[in-house]
Amino acid sequence: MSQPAQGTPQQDETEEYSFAALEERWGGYWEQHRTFAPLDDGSAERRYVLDMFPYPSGDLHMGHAEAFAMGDVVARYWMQQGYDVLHPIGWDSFGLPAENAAIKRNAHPAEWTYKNIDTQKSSFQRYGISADWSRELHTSDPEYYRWTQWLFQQFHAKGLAYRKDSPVNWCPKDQTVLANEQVVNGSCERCGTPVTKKSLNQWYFRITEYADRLLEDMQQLEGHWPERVLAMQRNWIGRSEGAHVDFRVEPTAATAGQNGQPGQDITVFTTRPDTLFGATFMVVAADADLALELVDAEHREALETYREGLKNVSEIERQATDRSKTGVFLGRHAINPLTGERLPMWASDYVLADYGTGAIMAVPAHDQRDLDFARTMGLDVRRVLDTGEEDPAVTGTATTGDGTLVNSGELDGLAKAEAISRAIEILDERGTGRGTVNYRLRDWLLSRQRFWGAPIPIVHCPDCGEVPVPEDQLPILLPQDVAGEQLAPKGKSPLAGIESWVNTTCPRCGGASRRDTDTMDTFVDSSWYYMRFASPNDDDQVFDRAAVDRWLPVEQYVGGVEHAILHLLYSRFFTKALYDMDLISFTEPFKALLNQGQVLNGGKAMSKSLGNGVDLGEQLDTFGVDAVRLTMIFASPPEDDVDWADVSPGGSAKFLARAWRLAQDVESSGAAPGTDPDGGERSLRQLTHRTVADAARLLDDHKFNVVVARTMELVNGVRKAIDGTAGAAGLGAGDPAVREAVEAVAILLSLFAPYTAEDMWAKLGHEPSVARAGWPAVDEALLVQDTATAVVQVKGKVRDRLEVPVDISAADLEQLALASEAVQRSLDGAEIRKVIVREPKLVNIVV
RNA sequence: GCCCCCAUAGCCCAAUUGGCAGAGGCGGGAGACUUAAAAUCUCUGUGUUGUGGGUUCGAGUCCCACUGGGGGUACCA
Repeated sequence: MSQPAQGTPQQDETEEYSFAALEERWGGYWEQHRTFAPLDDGSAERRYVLDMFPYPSGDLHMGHAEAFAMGDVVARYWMQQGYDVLHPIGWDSFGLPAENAAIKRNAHPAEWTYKNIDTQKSSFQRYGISADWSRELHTSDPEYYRWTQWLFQQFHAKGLAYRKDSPVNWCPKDQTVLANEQVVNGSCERCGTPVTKKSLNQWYFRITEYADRLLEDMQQLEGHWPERVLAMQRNWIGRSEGAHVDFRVEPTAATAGQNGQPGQDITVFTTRPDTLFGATFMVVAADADLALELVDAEHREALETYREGLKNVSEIERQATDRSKTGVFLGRHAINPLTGERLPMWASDYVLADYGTGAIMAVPAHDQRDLDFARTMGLDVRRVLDTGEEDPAVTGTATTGDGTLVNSGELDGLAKAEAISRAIEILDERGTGRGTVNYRLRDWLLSRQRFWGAPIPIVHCPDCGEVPVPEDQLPILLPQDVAGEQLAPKGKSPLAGIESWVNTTCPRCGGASRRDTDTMDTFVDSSWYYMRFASPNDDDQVFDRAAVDRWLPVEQYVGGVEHAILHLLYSRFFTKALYDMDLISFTEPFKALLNQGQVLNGGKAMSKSLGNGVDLGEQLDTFGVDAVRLTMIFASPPEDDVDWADVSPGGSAKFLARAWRLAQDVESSGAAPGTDPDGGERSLRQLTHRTVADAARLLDDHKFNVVVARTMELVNGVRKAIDGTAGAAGLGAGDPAVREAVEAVAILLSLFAPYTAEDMWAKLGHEPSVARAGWPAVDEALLVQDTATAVVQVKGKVRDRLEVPVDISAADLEQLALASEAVQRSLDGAEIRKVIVREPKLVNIVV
């Protein structure tokens, strides 16, 4: 890359290393010269690397510093390799903290948000991230959320966005509903408040329709995503094979004759149809409507009391597995379709309304929960599978293993797996059941009763019902003139209280209507931002298809593991849905994923309550950007946590100064850039080329910490080569091999320490930017060693070392080894049974 | 409870396919420079590779069990 010479900042030749001076000298340079904007002209292979975009929380912190240092290594490495790299950055700028801040300060959330972004952006720029700022986007900009709303309309048109009444997770503090994925250990993922259940009418995305594809397409990600993330998603989707079984419910006395109704069927899901003969009662979820429908008049009051009581039980209590079982009898019976037996029907909270069908057949002998319930309520326990263990009715421990079916009619004698398939066949033949696959995944609850998010672009018309706002009327803008208390959570969306905003006309009939007052979960915003980066300023469409086709999918995504089943699952769902709408041509958004570790202090996550936070700004002021970045990278492998108490940014700074002085030495030696390194000192050249070759392999494997170590080794080697050692005079800094080595150091360092690398590059007499210097060419001839050290072992113990030519034959090496005096001595005349030769490095003699 | 990951020097961590356990850093120790110190530089590394077993000529590396640590998930029928 040729930049005009006047673009090179001035420097003083006698200076000492000072990170502050370097940051001053090069700060703004890359931005001004658009060093990191992709060419997008087809002249080089395109690659898209992306860090999970940040929420503008106030300022950059240690966690950002770690994550973005990692992503930047990948981006800068690829740039050096000659790829046309797209490395954009933007802001996940909708969300609750802005709203809470606005309430506190009697302001509009936008004010706080965009002020934070200003601060944080300048911190990012100081941090030297190789981002293309011309593509910066904010999810809270109308230019962005217009297309979030547009996408919602597409989902709505396809039936993938819908409303339903359902018991939902409710955060009493944030006064809003939460998606299943946002409930962590029964508490709100955001604020930690115990979550309660509330029955509400809410918007959902039909992600369950994609459950099988979300599972199957993980094949594409195998080996490129961390295994544990894939495992977490697999668990979350929770595929389980089993059967639906229909049970006829006996009519009650009251309903028996009614309109000749034969009574209703209820269907249960079970993974154990083989135990059907062992079912002794039925349980329906107490909080499901089904319970109310089924209960007879005599037991209705008891059920209602029970349901009332459940409201006071928090999710945390409810989930405690050692909690004793409770429930009420419904006064009804169901008929076992295989045996004709009458089974009493109960309602309990240990059956979940929104898993399976919300009702189960209980087989207490072979399911611990059912057994606990049976023992509490005094219900029958019947063993139908002999596992050789003692009778569960006696021990109180259900047997769930394999064995032989008993007391099960024609299933008798079969093993578990055979019995399962046979039972499904029988149910099928009789039309009272069928094999099925059930998923744990629920639909994604996307509406939120909060202000600072994208309004759901729907109008509720008394005549036309639910009417989508037409495309040409998007975006539905958030009101501007609201602040403070108006935004306070009241259990319904703050937008509902702003009459001038709510009241509108129906786009279909023109009659008076009301807008939907909920806003979208911010995970909707982040489910497609990586696509928008391909054409962030396109005002006419959600994105430019051609640009998306050119750049996506993302080649390398970098971010924290905390999004394993939130953002990452949602984004995968969006990608598949958009693929089905023929908006994009790929089915997985992120080809590879790197989870960086956390930054800890003293073995614990930094937190205000522990008072162990480390202020990034202070670290940067004390040690400089480069030293902090280098420390993040060097401390441990990228996916491991970094404990700030264990690392030494001071050591990193020292190393950078050493490296930088090498460039200064070369500069003072007067050696001109562009000299042919061919005449240079060979062993230093070998070190340089070996280091560069290994670095590429290590970078491909994301072993960034090792690359830093190897760079340190090279720096040490160059220093020694220049100064010489006690025994030998040095080369001085003028040797072409020294220049070659120091240039390699500058390029390697450009991935981790951009300011130092840039300054070294300038000292070496090159035009900026070092970021575009190109990866050093490796001379294969310098990688091969002429001789190798062969280890000679006797019985696995090292007895001698031989310097041998690398291309020595096995036979020659064996002979040399056997001729060794040390070997003969340790053999001591023993009989040689076998000689293993791995030329040129090893001989093992077995006696 | 179930699933996954990890364990190498005082500490953070390296060690292509099984082949000499040590690259790099921190800390420690010794020394040089200094009146002294800081800074800088030089020198300095023997350890049950968590434990026990197995496979192999050979195991940090592969297999099994266990221990310790971390993470995920949990009335999911």
